[in-house]
Amino acid sequence: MLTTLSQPCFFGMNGGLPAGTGLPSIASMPSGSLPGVSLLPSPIPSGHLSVSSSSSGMNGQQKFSSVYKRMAQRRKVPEGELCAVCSDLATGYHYGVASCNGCKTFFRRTIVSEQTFICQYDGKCDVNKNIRCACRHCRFNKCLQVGMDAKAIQNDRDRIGPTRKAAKGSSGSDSDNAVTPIRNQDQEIVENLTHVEGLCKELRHCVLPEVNGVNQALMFDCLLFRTKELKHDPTTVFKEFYPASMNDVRMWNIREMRICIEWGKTFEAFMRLAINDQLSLVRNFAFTFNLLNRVFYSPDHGPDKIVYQNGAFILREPQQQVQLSGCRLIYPRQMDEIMIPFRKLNITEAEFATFKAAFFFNPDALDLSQKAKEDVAEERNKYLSALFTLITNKLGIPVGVQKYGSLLMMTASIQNIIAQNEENMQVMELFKNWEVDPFVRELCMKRT
Amino acid sequence: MLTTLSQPCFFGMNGGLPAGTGLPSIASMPSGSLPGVSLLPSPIPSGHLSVSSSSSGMNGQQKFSSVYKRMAQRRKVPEGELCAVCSDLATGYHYGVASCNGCKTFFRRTIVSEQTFICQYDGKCDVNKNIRCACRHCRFNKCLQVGMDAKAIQNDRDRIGPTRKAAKGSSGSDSDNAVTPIRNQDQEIVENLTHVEGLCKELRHCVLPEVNGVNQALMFDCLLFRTKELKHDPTTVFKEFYPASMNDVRMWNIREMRICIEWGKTFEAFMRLAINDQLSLVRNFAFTFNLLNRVFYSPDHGPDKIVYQNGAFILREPQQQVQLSGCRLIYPRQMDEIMIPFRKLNITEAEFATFKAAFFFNPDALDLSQKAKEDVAEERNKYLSALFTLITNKLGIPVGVQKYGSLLMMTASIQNIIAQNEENMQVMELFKNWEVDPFVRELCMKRT
DNA sequence: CGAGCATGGTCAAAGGTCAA
DNA sequence: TTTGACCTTTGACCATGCTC
Repeated sequence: MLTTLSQPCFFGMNGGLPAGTGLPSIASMPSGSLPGVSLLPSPIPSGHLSVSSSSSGMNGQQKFSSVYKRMAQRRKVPEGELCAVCSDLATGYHYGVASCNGCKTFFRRTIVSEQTFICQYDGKCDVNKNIRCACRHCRFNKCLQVGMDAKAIQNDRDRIGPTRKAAKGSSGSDSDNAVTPIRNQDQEIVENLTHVEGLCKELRHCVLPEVNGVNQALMFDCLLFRTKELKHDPTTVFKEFYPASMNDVRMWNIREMRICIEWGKTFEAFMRLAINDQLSLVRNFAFTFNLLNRVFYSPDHGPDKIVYQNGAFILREPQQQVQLSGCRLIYPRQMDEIMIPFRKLNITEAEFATFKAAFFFNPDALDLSQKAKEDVAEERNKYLSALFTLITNKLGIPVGVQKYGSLLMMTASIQNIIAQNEENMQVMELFKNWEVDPFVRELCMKRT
Repeated sequence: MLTTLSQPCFFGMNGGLPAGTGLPSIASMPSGSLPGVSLLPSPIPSGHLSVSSSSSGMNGQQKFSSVYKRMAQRRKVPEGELCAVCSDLATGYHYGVASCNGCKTFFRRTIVSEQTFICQYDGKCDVNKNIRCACRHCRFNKCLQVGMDAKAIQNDRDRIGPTRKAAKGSSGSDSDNAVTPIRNQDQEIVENLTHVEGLCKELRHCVLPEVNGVNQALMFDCLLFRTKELKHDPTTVFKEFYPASMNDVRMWNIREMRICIEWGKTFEAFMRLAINDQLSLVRNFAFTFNLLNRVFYSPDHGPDKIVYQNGAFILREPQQQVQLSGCRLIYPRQMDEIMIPFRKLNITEAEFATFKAAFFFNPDALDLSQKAKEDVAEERNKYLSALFTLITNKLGIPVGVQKYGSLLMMTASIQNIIAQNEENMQVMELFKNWEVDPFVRELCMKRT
């Protein structure tokens, strides 16, 4: 067992030269496995230790560092003490040496990442507070010279999540604290999706080439990568706000569902599917895509107004033009159950894009072949993971889990509204009070 | 996941082990062994210490603390004893286990601050002195596994004072000598829900008292806590498998939706709502509750058969008896989109119960008052957090996130099927080909 | 009453975080 | 990408007070 230091020694040490007393518990230090750094062969037998006896086998550096460590033990750094490396104000003894925050962090990072630096001059660069970042080779060398001890560096600790206060008291369980996994793959996925989201925005304002049915649209090359070749469509851009007409509704429905198909074709996993499975996914999702984009990208004019990109708007109690007899109104529900929650949850564009991808790859889509189900489920999992990482990296696990959960549970409301819409479309067909566009019909109507 | 220590082990160990041994058997246990398995076989019951007799009149906490004290009295930690958690040098017996300072402090802090950790991997991280800080979830789990006892944690040091004297003088005030161990909030939520789930199972086989409409059912005391007073209903128990008739369907629909109301009334947050908001939540969820329980508790007879508790079953291509003209069949969808995914995802009963609670508290339920929305959303968040913790504790983050996500996205399919069902009910009303029970109608039919 | 030990508390120095 | 001010977590050490 290690002996504890007697207090008198401590105070003596603080004032003057270190007396040969104890050593900090080397046994409790992590055994760093760094090349070129040898560990003490035996972790101190027992009983009392003295510097002289135990340091007989040490090289100069080790002796030096143990002295510093002893000094550091239980003793605050004196007021005004300077960093032994750069002469900035020291914040304490770090790795055995009075040093500043910067040099402390620099030393750890260098060791942990096993970096090697090369001096651009002659290896004799000055290291002080003002130019300490100029030469990393010489800064690191200085760290070692003044006795910073790589053995004092521990293994990776568990992640702790955001340190900046989340301000909002998420009433209840702020108790949770946990890891935030950062995965590169997830990040890449999100970046891709966000990029495609941008392309969709461009395509939204282009003249879309005519197609003859959904199948043909699925066959053509993806338009999203050719937006520059397409003509600009002036009817899609904002000029003024005005109450939407049924023509606006129709135009945007068709346009958005065309974009949905182009968007779907950007997924490799989608392109690998058989045409019937592609059709199944698209038919399952197209109107949702339409709906989600409409409300997400609607400029915020309060909770009672959905605004299209060209300025046409729909009110909570909608104008006569967009009402059809026999159809239940779904605009208030779009506002209450999708638009407002999106805003309340503060969904970012990246989150929105990733959410759509997870929604799109639905293994339970109607008529999806058994064979495709697995691939689709796997693809969904990819986007679910990416979405989770995206959200929790910003908010931390406790709050992130709730946002992630709330967002995913919105799918229930969304699907419910979609069902309502389908019912409406059937009413339209039945009473012929509005001619449904053939393209839209093909995508939205249930086969009976 | 969390392991509780079984009391007998301590007594047995304390009294039974040879004098020179103490407790090192714990430390030398293989790290993977479960406490219930490895601790129980303590050879000799209590010996000369007569712990059992002296503790017969004490409550659990006192029993424990006195045992610790006796233990401490008699036996110092042997020289060179290792920490049962991380194999560092032990500094003594802490919370019943030979352990180092670090693990001791870590355990106390975790309990006191009610923290929950989530493993970044699969919950099987190694814990030793070099990497003990790498995964806090696994370190804490190891603490519990080797038998650290949360009940030994006091939170007011000064009140531990005259334990013995108080116990002798006045019985009663000694209960707060040591604070009741603080259980993890999420875990408590899940345990509660699972308990209620069990009560629902009982109620499912009882004769339910007649009620006059949903409002009345909401007013009455919750039946779930009075199942013992209710008569057993023999028509609800299994006798043989047989094709379900429309009467089976009807009986179970009514029954399950009655249970839904009783179930809802077990939530404090629900009881705090105004009656109209209660009605809104119940109307929004009752059929979902019905549907979910039906498929979740259906005995597994393959992917093409839903089996009721009394043995009545419905096939994928259902028997004539349960088909109604004009109604779209929703049984295959129930199987494909709910029953099979539940089984594939390996949803446990605890997960199922927590999922239902999160689903129930829907801030977007139709007609929910603005005032209630916030409370309902907050309540949902509670269950979402609990569900996440439940899942990731077992599976770790990467896999858990996907299971959590997939489960929540099932709400879309479920809601879609519910919408289909509502449509069917409207058809039934319209064509009068089946008389919908008034109770069911009140809960399921959209007001127009 | 003092010896012995397991409690909780303390705080310097570890590591993590994230805006710049 | 790197930096470093600022944050949380850790654990050696300390004081306390129970039990014998």
